[in-house]
Amino acid sequence: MGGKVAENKRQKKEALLENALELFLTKGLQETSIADIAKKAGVAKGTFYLYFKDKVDLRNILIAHEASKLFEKAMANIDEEKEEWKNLDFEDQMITVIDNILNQLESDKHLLSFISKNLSWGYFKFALLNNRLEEDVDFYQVFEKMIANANYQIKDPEIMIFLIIELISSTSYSCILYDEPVSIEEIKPYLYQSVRNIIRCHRNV
Amino acid sequence: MGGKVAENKRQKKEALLENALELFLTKGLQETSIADIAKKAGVAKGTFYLYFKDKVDLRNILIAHEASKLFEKAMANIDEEKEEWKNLDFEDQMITVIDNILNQLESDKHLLSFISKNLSWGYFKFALLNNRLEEDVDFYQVFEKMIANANYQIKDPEIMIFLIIELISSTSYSCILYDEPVSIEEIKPYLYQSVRNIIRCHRNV
Amino acid sequence: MGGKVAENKRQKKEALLENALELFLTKGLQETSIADIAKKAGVAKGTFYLYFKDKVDLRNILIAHEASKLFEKAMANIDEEKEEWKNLDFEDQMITVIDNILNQLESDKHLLSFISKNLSWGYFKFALLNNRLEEDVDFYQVFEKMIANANYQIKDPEIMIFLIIELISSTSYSCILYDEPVSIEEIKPYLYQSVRNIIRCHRNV
Amino acid sequence: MGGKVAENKRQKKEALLENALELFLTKGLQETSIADIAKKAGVAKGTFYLYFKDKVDLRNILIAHEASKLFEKAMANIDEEKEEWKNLDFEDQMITVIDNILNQLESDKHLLSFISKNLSWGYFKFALLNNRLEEDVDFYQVFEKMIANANYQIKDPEIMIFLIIELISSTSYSCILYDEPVSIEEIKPYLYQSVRNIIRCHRNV
DNA sequence: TATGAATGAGCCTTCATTCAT
DNA sequence: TATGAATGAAGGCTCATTCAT
Repeated sequence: MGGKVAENKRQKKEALLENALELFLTKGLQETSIADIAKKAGVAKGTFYLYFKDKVDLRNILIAHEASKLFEKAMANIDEEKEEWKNLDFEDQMITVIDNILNQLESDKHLLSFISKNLSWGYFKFALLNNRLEEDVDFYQVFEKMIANANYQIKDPEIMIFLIIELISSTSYSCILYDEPVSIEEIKPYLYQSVRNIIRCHRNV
Repeated sequence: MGGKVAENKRQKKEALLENALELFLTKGLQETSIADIAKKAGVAKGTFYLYFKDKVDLRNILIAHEASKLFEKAMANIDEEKEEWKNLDFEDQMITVIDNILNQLESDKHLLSFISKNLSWGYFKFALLNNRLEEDVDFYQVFEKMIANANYQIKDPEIMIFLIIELISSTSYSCILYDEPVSIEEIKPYLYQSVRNIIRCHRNV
Repeated sequence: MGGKVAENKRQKKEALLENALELFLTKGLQETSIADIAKKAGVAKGTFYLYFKDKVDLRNILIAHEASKLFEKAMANIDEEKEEWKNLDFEDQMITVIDNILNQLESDKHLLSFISKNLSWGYFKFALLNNRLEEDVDFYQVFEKMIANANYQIKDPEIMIFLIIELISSTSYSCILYDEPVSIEEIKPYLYQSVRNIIRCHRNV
Repeated sequence: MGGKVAENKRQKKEALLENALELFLTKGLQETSIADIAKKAGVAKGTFYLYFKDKVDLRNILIAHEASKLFEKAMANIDEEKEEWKNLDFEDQMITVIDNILNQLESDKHLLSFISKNLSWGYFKFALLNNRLEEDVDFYQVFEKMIANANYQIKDPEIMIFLIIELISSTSYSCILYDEPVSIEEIKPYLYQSVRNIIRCHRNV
């Protein structure tokens, strides 16, 4: 009985998250009203407030969730070729992961737009701690493991990750969505070279 | 005679720009209404629409204007030590300009926030062409001149500038405003090294 | 329980309709704002939009409603002398109904003005089908019944009704409201003769 | 010199009238602002007020003017076959004029819409006296002449004209613009028969 | 006479949030 | 828990009209 109620609640929340995301991706955050979300999710407007404080609260959860899914999917894709990947150099491992994520984003431009506009490093770390859904992965930990497995030591790994993430996310936004200044494919060689250089800067000799 | 009217118009527009910027910086773009701007500028609400199409139009002009001022000021600061700067290597020239701009932004965090949230490369180029006030400098041209004066050739200079700007602007946002993951001073060595590496990638041997 | 809410809604809608009509009749359609209507009806401005799409939507419903009431009242008035009326010739029946309606309009000039300015045949038929409140009568059906009961056949009855309605409504507007070119009483003999002639044109021998 | 100024003024007024009409016909009266009119006429907004009190004033002049032109054109068309027309019966003369006007309106539906929505008998007479441009014809006088030339006497000619005008104008609006309830061609036989009957009612034996 | 910048009241509409049911 | 009717502040925008030039 109580389980049924709990399950019902979970479904409602899930429905709100799902439909809100769809609206955010297609109409944009500002243009989506709470009424829109509730209607699309098939619940009453008041119900929204039983599950979320406001639209910003909902957005934060979604951002963390979607970023997590993106990462998880990248790792799953790589998993199929895992043995090979595990034998790669740390640099190459990173490039592989990044390339995988960029390919995902290229095929879901709405998602790229949504994430880029709403994700920042400061929030990024905060979100992982606070707004994560239970199933979400803490991908920072995955990076840490990759770093630990590297053949060499990484100096200031957080700074390195930060630089890479910022460079990748801001350039991909412009190149994938607007082909400005060039397409993502055209910039990839330069981008990946820059990533490699960043890593090398942090490589302890 | 007619000059009086023209002067009056210039003042009104200036007042609107000035006060709008102040509101955008303190309250944020979304939270600032056109009524707010008009009131603060001491003009009627309708007057706003004589000078700008809407808030977005005004924002675009401001972004280009402020970015231009930032750059101009950096160059002016450098000018005092011009002889020295002119003799520097291209890499060092770039770092000097960047460092100057970062220092300005560090002392005007509201401006940093406003520019970072609203400036993107695609828009950046567009803005310089379309929304520039007459006095604004086309700083892309200044970069081109610097590149032309370099001792070596630069391959794909637009891509290089793009990568540098994106890296600098997104990292500075987080480091200056939130000290995340570290303060701007702490990250500068890494950042500048990354910039140097990016430049080297584009250096034709 | 739920009936209370429903009753409340009915009252709100009724209040809006009632007060909107009064404003339309006294101030005119253009000069009445939605804020006026809401205020007079004692509800919040936003409430208006829970019940009507916009002012035009409300107007359409009102027109159909008032026209319906006019007709219903005419039939009710006639009902008192029903036996006599039923024995009348079709021509005389029509004149009786028309005269009844004209008398009503003469004593409610605002209503006449409102209806005349906003009712047209094309809309008239549409309104009866779409914007009718549930209680409204479909008076076109009443005409059809009268025609069916006539001693003779009527050719193209819709055209006949159309001609009569247009003639009556446009002339009564001028005569009742402005006594131009003559008072309604003075024109009635001519008007009714014209109606009779129109009917005769459609009488199949 | 002074003549030049006067000519200039006439041109300005003419430009305002002409362009206002075009806007009223295409965009509608409500939707046309004084700014629109001034801009299209190539004069300053303030200039409008030198020639007209407000939009209603301008509209009134236009209505009278356009109605006059309609009538004048009808008479000009008939003029070509004048001899024949002069020998016609009064009834047939009227029908000829009406048919001519209806044909004009059928080929200029915007004009029909504009006139129908804004012309009423009460205003009609007033307009002829007050808002007429100098060149406008007083078509009521033409009717009077036609009546005077009839073989028989007409009782209450003003009422007769009134009934005819109201019947024609209100039915043509619906039939020409919306084909409701039938097209203008389909209704013409009935309409003209009704007109003949109205005339016969006013024919003194 | 002509201009057009400036006004500011006023309009429509949206929407987050509350609360009685 | 869930509902959705009600709110009313707030915002964007238009436009007739004025008036200094």
